[in-house]
Amino acid sequence: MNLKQLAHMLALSQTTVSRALNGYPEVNEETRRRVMDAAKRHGYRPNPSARRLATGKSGMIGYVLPTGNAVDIDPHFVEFLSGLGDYARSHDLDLVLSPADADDQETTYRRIVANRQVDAVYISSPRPADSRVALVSTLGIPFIVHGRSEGFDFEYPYLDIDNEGAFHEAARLLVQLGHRRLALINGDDRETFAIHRERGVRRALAASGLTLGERHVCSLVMTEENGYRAARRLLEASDAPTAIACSSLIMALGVVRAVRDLGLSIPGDVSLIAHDDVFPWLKPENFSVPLSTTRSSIRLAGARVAERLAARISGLEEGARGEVWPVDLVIRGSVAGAPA
Amino acid sequence: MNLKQLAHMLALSQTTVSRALNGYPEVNEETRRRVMDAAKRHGYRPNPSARRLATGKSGMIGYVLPTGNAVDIDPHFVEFLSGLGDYARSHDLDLVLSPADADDQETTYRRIVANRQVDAVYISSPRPADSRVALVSTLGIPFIVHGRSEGFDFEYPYLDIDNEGAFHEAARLLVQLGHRRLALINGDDRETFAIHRERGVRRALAASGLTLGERHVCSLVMTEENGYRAARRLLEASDAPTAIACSSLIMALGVVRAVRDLGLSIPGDVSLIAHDDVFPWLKPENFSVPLSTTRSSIRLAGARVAERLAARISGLEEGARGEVWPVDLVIRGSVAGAPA
DNA sequence: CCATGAAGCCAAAGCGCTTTGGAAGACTCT
DNA sequence: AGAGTCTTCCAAAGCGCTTTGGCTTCATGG
Repeated sequence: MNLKQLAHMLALSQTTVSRALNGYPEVNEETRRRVMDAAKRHGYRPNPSARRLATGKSGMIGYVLPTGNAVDIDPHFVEFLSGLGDYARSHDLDLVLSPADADDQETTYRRIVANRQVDAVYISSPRPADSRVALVSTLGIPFIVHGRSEGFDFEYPYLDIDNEGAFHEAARLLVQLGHRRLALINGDDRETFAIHRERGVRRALAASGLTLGERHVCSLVMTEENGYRAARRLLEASDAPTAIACSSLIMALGVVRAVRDLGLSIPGDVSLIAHDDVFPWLKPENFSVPLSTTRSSIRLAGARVAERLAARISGLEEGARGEVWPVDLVIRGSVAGAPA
Repeated sequence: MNLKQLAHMLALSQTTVSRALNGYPEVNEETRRRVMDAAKRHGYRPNPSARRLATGKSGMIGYVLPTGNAVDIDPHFVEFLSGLGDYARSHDLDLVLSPADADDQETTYRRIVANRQVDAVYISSPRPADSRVALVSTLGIPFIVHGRSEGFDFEYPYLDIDNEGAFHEAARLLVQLGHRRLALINGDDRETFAIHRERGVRRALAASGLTLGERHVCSLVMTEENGYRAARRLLEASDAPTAIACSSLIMALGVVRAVRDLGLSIPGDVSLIAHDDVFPWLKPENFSVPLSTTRSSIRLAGARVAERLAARISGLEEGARGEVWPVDLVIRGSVAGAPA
């Protein structure tokens, strides 16, 4: 059942039927009702390919997926996707993942924009002065950055959590508890979030005249193994920290293992706070010692990004509005006063 | 730059240019060269929307993503996606995720097929007599099932690992080591993979005249917490098992925690084998006691599924070929002889 | 009573590609 | 030389929708 048939069946022109269905004003309400009725009864659904060719709109949002043999997709992605998908579903949006060589995403961005394959895109894991942000910005397609980039002479729309604030609060708490040697086991510090977190920790320490030692900050891909290695290295040193802030639950698993391997205890010898993106399959309260966290649901962020993308597509949202979500500091058993 | 312009510029018809570019035989090789040359020089790329409208082919593969507030996407998904994306990239395929109400995926399948939004789909986490398999099969779109369904009177193409064989081997090893009371901490037993794994364990036990006690098999969503609870319940019982087979590394984290909480040790009191889908961020060899596993890279499976989908789209693969991959049994420190 | 404008509808021209149904010319064969 | 056969190209008809630019009809106001 296509438009032509439907129009014929109603003894109307395609024009009128199309307009009736799309809510244009120049059609009699009575007629519109007839049309919508018939459309529903016959299960008419406009062919998206045709519509897309005519309008240039695809009803899809895009994501350029960096791939490659040595490229691992962040497990956070799936949670973000849950939220995004949940919103997208209720608004008839599909999501298209365009795999790209991790080292040349530009080509792919240009392609999907030039081909009008998607109506909007989002960018994740941005770095300072991220070339994707600049690119997409000049390409003129609606977009939102999940996270933040920095160092541009222009504004852009983003959704980020207050990473600096979160880690500032976490570090401040630890300092208040008497800790003097803090360490930060961070994610890849080429990404903005990691930079912000480090900044937060430093600021909190500075407020008490402390500093974050060069060897007390690690920046690594967030795997369990890296968490272990980093913690082990930190704790075996002569100036071992008495408290650790850690950028992910997965790394925290490794930290806990290292602490145990060294015959130390949490929070007796080391206090630990980690960032929790709220996975359904790994919960900080279930760590052997319940883990204190800075918590922010990445899933909700996904839903919000989808919502804002939809708003931008339909013109409801404009301009370069940045949105920063506060982060909860959740205290559990893994922090205590500094050992004597 | 569109076809019309390119044709005009070459003083050829659109027909000829189109044919030259698409490798049809009825065009002079000399002409073809000229055309391809000009196309490349001017960066001509056929508009996919137009092509799709004309041909009905989209160059995309589809996945119906179950969503909902209470629906969690399996973290395995992201690894599978890595593989899929990696292959897709090298073959200019995009992936479209169509979010659907988890309880009504049929509507979405029908839509994407009717609209010819994708050239092929894959189905994951199938259950016995999975309605999606039956549906997609009648809809007549190329597809592959990742995993297996059962109980149909027709064949269908799938890619699965030998879950039964893997757990059979694992259980057999444990029995050989003298264990008499095994337990299985399984995934959701509405899914085929879990059924197969249980079958494998039972078969191995039966071969030695043993059985899997009713209370010795747990079937739960694969979270750390569920692993903990299950293990705790098992090990606190009077007929506690001396060996546990576990369906996921994430659950195994919980198992390990439970064992420790109970003051027991691995492998002294309990031997443990888990299935490893090979995550980059959590490795069995890094468990406090290196974990024995049944190992199969879900990422490779993703790449293979993409490869086969591409083959089916282009007609290179036909029929209902099922493909079952063997699973490695990797012995590490977490298994030992049964306690006296 | 005619000009004016709004309301409601339509025919047709795109959107940019593929594909059908020739047609012209070159070549082979008898 | 004439008939048949390739080879190589083209004009035009889709694919199914949106949108432009009218064209009626009818009510309104001077």
